[in-house]
Formats: sequence, C-alpha cells, structure tokens
Amino acid sequence: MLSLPPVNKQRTPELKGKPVITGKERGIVAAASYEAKARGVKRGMRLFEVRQVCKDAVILPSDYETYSLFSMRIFEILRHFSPDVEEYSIDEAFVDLTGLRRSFHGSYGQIAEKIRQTVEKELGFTVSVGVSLSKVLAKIGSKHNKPNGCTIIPGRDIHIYLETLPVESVWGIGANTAAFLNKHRITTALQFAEKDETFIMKYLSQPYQGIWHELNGRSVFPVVTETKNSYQSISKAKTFTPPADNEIFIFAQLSKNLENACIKARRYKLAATRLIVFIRSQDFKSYGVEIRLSPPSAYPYNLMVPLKEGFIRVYKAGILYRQTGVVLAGLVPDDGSQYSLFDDSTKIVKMANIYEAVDRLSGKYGKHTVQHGSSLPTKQQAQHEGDRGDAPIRKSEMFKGENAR
DNA sequence: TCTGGGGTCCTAGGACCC
DNA sequence: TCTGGGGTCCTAGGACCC
Repeated sequence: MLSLPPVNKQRTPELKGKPVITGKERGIVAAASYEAKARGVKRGMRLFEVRQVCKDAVILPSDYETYSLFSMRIFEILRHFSPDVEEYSIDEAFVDLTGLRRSFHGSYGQIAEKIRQTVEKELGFTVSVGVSLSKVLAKIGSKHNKPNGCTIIPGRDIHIYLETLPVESVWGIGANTAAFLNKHRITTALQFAEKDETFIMKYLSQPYQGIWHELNGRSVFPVVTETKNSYQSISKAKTFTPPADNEIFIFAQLSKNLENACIKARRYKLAATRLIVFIRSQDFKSYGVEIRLSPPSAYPYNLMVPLKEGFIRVYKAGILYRQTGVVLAGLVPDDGSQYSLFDDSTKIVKMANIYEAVDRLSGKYGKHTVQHGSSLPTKQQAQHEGDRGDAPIRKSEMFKGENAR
C-alpha cells in the first residue's frame, strides 16, 4: 500500500511547515497537512472550528484536478514496478509485489523503498509505503510511519504492530463493530486477530471474517486491477443553512440535485432504473423513498414526475430540513435502445437530442447554463422576501419540455 | 467529531414460485 | 382453503471507506 501526502505543497514551497488545509469551497476540511493534523484538525471538521484550534491555518480550495493529475502519474510509476496496481482512491494504491524479487534483485522491502525513492525523485514529494502479507496489514504499515515512511511487516512481526493498535483503527472496522468487539473484551487489533475462529464465524459477517484472516497474514482480499470507469449509483446532496421548511425552496434544491446527478450519469452514458429521494431534518433524521423508473432515464424532464412523487411522500410541512439529496441507482448502460413496446420511442429520441444540446451548451458556457424551471427558487432569501431578489439567473433560461424540440 | 459529500458492499427478511 | 419445504429474487437498511 502506498499513500500520498494529504496536501500537495510541492508547488508552493512557502507553505512548507505550515498547517495547510483544503476544502475552502465546501466549508469543511477535505484534507489537512500533517502540521494541521498535529494541531487537532480533522477531516470533515467545519472551517470555523479549524480557526478555533489552529488560528494560523492556511485554508485553500481543494484543487482536485491538480491532485488527481499527480495521482495518475504515481499510478503510472507504480505500473513500472508491477502490472498489478489497484487505484484504491485518489491518494492510495495497492501494488502486488508477489514474485518480483527475482527481477529486482532484492527483498520486498527493498523494492518498496525503491518505489518510494522513484516517486520522490520524479514528482518531488514523498509518499508512505507499507509492505506486508495482506492488504489490511499493508495498510497498517503505511499508516505506521506516516510522512515519508516505509514500513515492512513480515509475518513474524505482525504481533508487534497489532499489539498497541486500537481495533477500530483497522481498515474496515468502524465504530459500531468496535463497540461490539469491546463488549467482548477485544480492544486491540492483536486481541481481535488472536480470537478463535469459532467466535469470529459465529458473531461476525463475511467482511469481518476476511479482515480477521488478513490480520493473521492470510491474504483474502485480492488486489483489484481493473480501473473503474462506471458507477453503481450516482448521488448528489446538498446541505443548506439555515435549515428551511419552505416547500418550494426544498423542492428546488432537490430538483437541482437531480439535474446534477443526471449530468454526471449522462457523462458516463448511464441511465437509472431507480430514483431515491431523501431529505434530512434538522435533528439529522433521514427520510427517503425509492421509485422504480421505466424506462431507465438520465433526463430530468422524465424524472421530474417521480421526483415530485417522492418529494410528496417524504416532505412534511412544519419540519425544518437541512439537506436534500437524490440517488440515481440501478444504473444501466444507456445505448439509447432499451425501451419497451409501451414507451413512446419518438419522444425518447427527442429527449435525447434536447439533452445532448443542453450538455453541449453547458460544456461551452458553464454548468447550469440551461436549467429546469423547477430548480430556480434555490435562494432561501428569495423565498423569504417573496421575490427572486438578487438570484443570479441572468444566464439561465426557463426550460419547459413541452416547447423544446 | 453534534454532522459534508460521494461512494461500495453485505445481510436479513419479505414476496413469490414450484 | 390450509399446510410443508425449499429456492430465488428483490429491497431496505446497516456499516464502512475516502
């Protein structure tokens, strides 16, 4: 396992040594440098809290594009060492080194160290590496010595690394499972690894049984080489402050979520067979419904009726809500051909043409150049004041399916 | 961690069928 | 109309990750 530094400071040396965080545009911490983390900054923390614990924090917008470019270059370097590279996330990768000692004339540890040095030489920043018998152990290794470390965990030393590691720090074990394990007097990763198989089989489900094997040095999670170019689901959600109860405003939020999700789905040539509509109230309770879609679609025009239906089912007047969201699920490839006898095919083709034009315009003039009329009342203030106020709708056009062709 | 956004996979239990 | 047994499919919801 190899992991990138949380914030790329390579291009701006004046930030070296300073607590840097990204996520300015979202109001929460997307990533934090080691210096910031040392001061108590955590991922997901809100920015005003960051300023409380760390006054001199440098807060930058996330530069996703730059970061993912670096990430791609690292993956390329890794593939020079082994064909079996799993791009686990934008800043992490698994590499299967099995059988490579011969060609590199060295131990696995030496290969890993060479990888680390190559990345540093070619890209100018440091990464942490963990080497072991399984993905779970390699991940523990990579976290063990974070900035610029290279940790090798051979089978005979596993217990040394697990002994002091809280069980909830193990990859795949979250708060709920940790709480359960704690009840059975299991608090460290080693106690979990040493628990007898009967207990594991009886009380834990499959993924945790896998983790248990991996902690014991038996690899059961394969390195997945296929890079993902599709999705099982696409979701869009947005939190708004202050919480609101205005029906029109909340539906407009949902409508916007739907348009955004559809744009992404169309980009990947996918259509949804299920639409999930959810809203979250101020007290953090979530209400959602799922609606089957036939035919599958990624066009807001087709999904507006189901969206409304879902909204009516989840929305209760007089409750304050803080978030809305949609999920396009059951995604199927949209080759524009699979509709049933009962679907109006000429209408479907028309719709495809319209949205093709919409996507082209958006590509040219920016997202939401053209948007659904129902998405417009998304300014809270506008609703309160009974008009659209200063809502910037200059670029937007009202767009009604009936007249479009 | 009193709370952002975007994902994945697994499981229990109901529906339905023979 | 009731009673068995067993299989598959689907869905809601849980848990976890970055």
